[in-house]
Amino acid sequence: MSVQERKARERAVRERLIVATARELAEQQGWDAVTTRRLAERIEYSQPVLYSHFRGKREIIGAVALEGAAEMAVAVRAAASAANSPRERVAALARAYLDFAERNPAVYDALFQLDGGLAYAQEDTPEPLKDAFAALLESLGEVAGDGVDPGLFTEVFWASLHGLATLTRAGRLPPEYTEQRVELLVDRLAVL
Amino acid sequence: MSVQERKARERAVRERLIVATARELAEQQGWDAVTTRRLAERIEYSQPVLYSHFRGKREIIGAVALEGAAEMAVAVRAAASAANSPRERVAALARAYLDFAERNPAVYDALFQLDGGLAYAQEDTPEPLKDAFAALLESLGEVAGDGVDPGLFTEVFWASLHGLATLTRAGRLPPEYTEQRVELLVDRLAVL
DNA sequence: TTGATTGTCTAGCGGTGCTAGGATTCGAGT
DNA sequence: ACTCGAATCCTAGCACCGCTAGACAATCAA
Repeated sequence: MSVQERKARERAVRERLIVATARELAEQQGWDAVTTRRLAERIEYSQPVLYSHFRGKREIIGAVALEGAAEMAVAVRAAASAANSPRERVAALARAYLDFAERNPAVYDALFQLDGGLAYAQEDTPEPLKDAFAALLESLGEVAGDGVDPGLFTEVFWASLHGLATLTRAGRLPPEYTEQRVELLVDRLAVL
Repeated sequence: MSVQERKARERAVRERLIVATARELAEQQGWDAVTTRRLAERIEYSQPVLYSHFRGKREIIGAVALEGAAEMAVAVRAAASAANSPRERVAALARAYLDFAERNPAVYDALFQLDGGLAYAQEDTPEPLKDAFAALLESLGEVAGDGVDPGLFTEVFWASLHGLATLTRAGRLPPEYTEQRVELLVDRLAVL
C-alpha cells in the first residue's frame, strides 16, 4: 500500500500548493487576477487538475478562507493573552483584528466578502470558523455586561470591527483616525 | 434648437431607463446577472448603446449607487424626524438603515460592496454620498458625547451598522436577534 | 437633392469558469 | 518480463463575459 500512500501524500502536497498559490496571487494582484488559467500556470499543471481537487473556484476561495480563519484565531488569542487588564485585552483584540484585515486583505475578503461556499453560524459550520468566533468570544464575553448574552455581545462587537475594516479598506473611511475609532468603540461597547 | 432639446430629453429618458433596469435586474437576480448583454436586451437596444451613456459596467453600478444614496438619506431623515427623544431618534435611524439594506440589497451592494468607481470621503465625492453621510450625522452628532468629534462618532456608528447589515445578509449572523443587537448598539454607543 | 453628421447595429476580440474525451503513464497480475 | 487496465493528465472547446471597430441607416443643413 506504500505506493498509494505516496500518491495520496503527493496529492495533498499539490492541494496545499494550489491553496497557497491562490492566496499569494490574490494578495499580490487581487482576487480578480486569480483565474483558473493563471492559477494552473503558476502551479505548472493544466486547468482541469484544479477541478480534481476542488469543485470550482468558489471552493478554492473557501479553502483560503479556512486557512485564514485559523491564522486569525491565533493572532487574536496571542494579542489577547499578552494584555493584562480586560480593557487592554479588548483593545488589543480589536487592533489585532483590524491589523489582520489590513495585512491580509485577500484572505479577509475570502473570509467575509466573497462567496467561498461556506456555512456560517450553523450546525455544519467548519471548525476553523467556529474557533475564530470562539477566540473573539473568549475575550469579549467577559466585558459583555450584566444581562447581556456574551454571544450577542461578541456578534455586535465583531460586526463593528468588520464594518471598520471593510469601510476603511474600501476607501469609505479616511484611515488616519483608525486608532481613535478603536478607542471609542472599546470604551463605549465594553463594560469594565 | 427644439430638435436638439427633444433628442437630449430622449437620451436622458433612456439613461434613466438603463439605470432603473440595471437596478431592477440586480434586485431580482443579483448583480452577477446584470450583464451588458442582458441589460441591453431588456432595454431593447444593442450593447454598444450602453457605452454611449456610461464608460462601462462600473459606471452603471455607480449610477445605481448614487440613486440609492439619495433614497437612503430620505429614509434615514424620515425615520429620525418621526422620533421624539434622542434615544428613539438614534434607534429609529439604526432600524431605518438596516431596513433599507435588507429591502434593497442590490442597491446597498452597489453603494458599499461593489466598485462603482465613486470617490468617498474626499473633495470630489458626489453630492448624494456626502448628503447620506450628513443625514446620519444630523441625528448621531447630538449623541456623540463630550469631547468626541461628531464626525468620528458618526463614522464608528455607521461602521457598526454596516457590519451588522453585511454580516447578517451574508449569513454570517443569525437574523433572529437583529433587534437586540440594535438595542445593544444604541444603548452602548450613544451618550444620552 | 446632396453631403455630412449622428445614431445604431452586427460582428468580433480576448478573456472567463468549466468540462468532454483522447492520450499517456504506471502499477498489478500472470 | 510483459501485457492489460486503471488512474492521471492535457488538449481542445463550450457558452458566456466586458468591451469595441467598422459597416450601415437615419437625419439634418445647405
